Amino acid sequence: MTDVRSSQPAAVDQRSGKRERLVSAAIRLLHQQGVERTTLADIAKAADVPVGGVYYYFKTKDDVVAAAIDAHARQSATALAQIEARERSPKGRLKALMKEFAAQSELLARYGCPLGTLCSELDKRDGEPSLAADLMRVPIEWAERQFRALGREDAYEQAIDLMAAYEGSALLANTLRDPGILTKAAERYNQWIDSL
Amino acid sequence: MTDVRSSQPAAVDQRSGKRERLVSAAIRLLHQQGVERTTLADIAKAADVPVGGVYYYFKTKDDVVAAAIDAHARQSATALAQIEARERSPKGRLKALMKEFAAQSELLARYGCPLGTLCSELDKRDGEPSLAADLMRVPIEWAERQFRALGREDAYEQAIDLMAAYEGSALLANTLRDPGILTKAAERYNQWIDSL
DNA sequence: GTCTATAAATCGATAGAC
DNA sequence: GTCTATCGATTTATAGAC
Repeated sequence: MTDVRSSQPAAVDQRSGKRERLVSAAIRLLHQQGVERTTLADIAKAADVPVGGVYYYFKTKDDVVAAAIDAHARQSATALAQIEARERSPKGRLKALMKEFAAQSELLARYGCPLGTLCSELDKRDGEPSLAADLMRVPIEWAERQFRALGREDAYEQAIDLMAAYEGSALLANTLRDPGILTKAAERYNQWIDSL
Repeated sequence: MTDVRSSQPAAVDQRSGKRERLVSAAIRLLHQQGVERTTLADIAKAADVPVGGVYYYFKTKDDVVAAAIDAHARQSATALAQIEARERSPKGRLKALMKEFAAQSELLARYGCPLGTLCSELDKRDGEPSLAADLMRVPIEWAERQFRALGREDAYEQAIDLMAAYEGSALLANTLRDPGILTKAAERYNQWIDSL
């Protein structure tokens, strides 16, 4: 994955934290409004940075998006690592992931899955497998490791199946504005994990 | 659902079929490029209609999108009715739907599910349950009827589960550019249906 | 009734002031 | 090094010619 940190000016942003605020605002707005409908002015305003000043920290809008994706990937990896450290068994880890999904059901029903909507939108934008594909691989590979630890030969297929169930449930929960779709799907998956 | 046909000028477009071409082009481009990245110029060019002339047939871009959604809903309903007429048993009908999904795996891996990507994008656009929700309900209610005919009390939940599995698989197939994700998911669902 | 020419608005990006 | 003022490109929409 591209290291977006290298694109930041040298010896800059040590105190102000403006770049950090911009990335943080971008992550939130990209989720709520989508990539295409979020302007640099929106992001600058949310981060309390002068509108034109964004270009001091980033070369283009695409760079802002790339930085947001990169930061998001780190956040996801950290969250998954925390689950791995907290839960000892693969089953417990998978169930903890389901719990996280269910806990976000209200937000997901309102704005969709941050990861899923981003992948969907970036695919139209680039026309080629984008940075978002790497983002999607983070939870897939994590789940694959858990299934492999459970001794499943089809660990990759199971991981794909889990993420597909989650992403599909998030899409329907969002479209129909029904968080229950997500919580029920998580419950069902939990029962299935228990039955393994 | 709004009847978009009523928005077309009276006694117009009887021969030329330009409005029809515009809607047809809009459906295709909205799928391939997304709503936000498809301009009226794109649609007009694809339909071989003068760029500004679009406004004779539609009042705004949103009207073009609404007409495309409406036409798409009719197409889906027709396709599902054909399956219902062709296949006698609920199981056969559900399996026929899976077959249609699998048959489109290449297109879906390239551009995502037309329905899913549209719902995802329109949700960011409107901020409220959009016309696309009605579009999503078409296959859900169809599948619900089949599960009910199979005597399932949880017919609605099963229908949601089926569509979530499909939409999630389509999203992952698209993001990872792997049609196999869709065909495998369809296979697995077929086996499950057989086991009922 | 149909379409051309153009307006109006938005947004990404840049040049240069401080 | 940081940001303000502005440009230029794009796109939706309209006024009016034919």
